[in-house]
Amino acid sequence: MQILEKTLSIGLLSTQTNCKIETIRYYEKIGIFPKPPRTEGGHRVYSENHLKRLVFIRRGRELGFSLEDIRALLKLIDGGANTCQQVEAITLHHIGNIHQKILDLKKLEKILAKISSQCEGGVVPECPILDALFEQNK
Amino acid sequence: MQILEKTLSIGLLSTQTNCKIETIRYYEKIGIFPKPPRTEGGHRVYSENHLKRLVFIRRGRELGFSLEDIRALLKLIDGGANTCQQVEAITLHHIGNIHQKILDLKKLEKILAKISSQCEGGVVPECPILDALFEQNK
DNA sequence: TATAGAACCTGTAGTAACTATAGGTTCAAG
DNA sequence: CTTGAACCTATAGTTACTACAGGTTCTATA
Repeated sequence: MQILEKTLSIGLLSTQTNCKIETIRYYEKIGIFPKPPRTEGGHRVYSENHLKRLVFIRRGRELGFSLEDIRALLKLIDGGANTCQQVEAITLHHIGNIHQKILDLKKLEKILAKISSQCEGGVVPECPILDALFEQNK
Repeated sequence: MQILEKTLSIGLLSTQTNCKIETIRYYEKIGIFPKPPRTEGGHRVYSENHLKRLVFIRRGRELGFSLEDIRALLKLIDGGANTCQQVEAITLHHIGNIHQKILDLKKLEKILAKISSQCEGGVVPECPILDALFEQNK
């Protein structure tokens, strides 16, 4: 009895996940994506499961998770019997990071906007933007 | 007639600018920070001018400018006769980037908050966070 | 002035998350 | 059977640093 399963070349996997071929090979190399079987000639052959897993990784990256976060998430999935709360903890931590980043950037934006509003198009020696950059204390 | 000028070792420059020694040497290596004279034994000797320039670079970095932006800004300063508008252009471009980043992060935060609010602490196989990550279409 | 140890030197490798290139091999369609 | 698209490996480049190893110089104290 033979089971016929849909398989994918690396090129197909790439187009279906919007993930470059080099990146797929990179994920394999760092051990976040499993090594697939090969053809006699050495070409990688992927299954539906690989596709699912790669979608997961890419979606995680889109949502700003680090590869290490994703590695941890995948481990929880593979472990099977862990609680959803561990997943939530990673996510909440990540949300916290994002929130802090937003605050930092907003502050930056404000400062820069203020600085550049003082610029009136004169010559460089009197440019208020440059003056502000030369100031040691914020 | 001899002019006595205040000089600094790399260690002093480092503490005064809050910039690590390795980073100073790195800046020198990539040509964004000028090579200083040396003592007979080969130690770097910095002047007030170096200090000013390094403060400029660090302040620029704090404000999120890339080293290439800063390089361009320094070139304008050194050029001398350029208009302030070129400086403003670089700054406005940078503000635009920051603004876009804020928008992206806010969107992310929203999505993540929504996903994780559905989590109720069950076991992994039913975790809504993981489910969301396995979805191919956002 | 001798000496100990703090501070400095160079050069290389590591960080995150890929991307790009070179030079070669395999696959699939006509 | 041939051609060229797709694949293979291995290495280097990207950004902005940081960390280390192994050696030399400087400076303060005895």
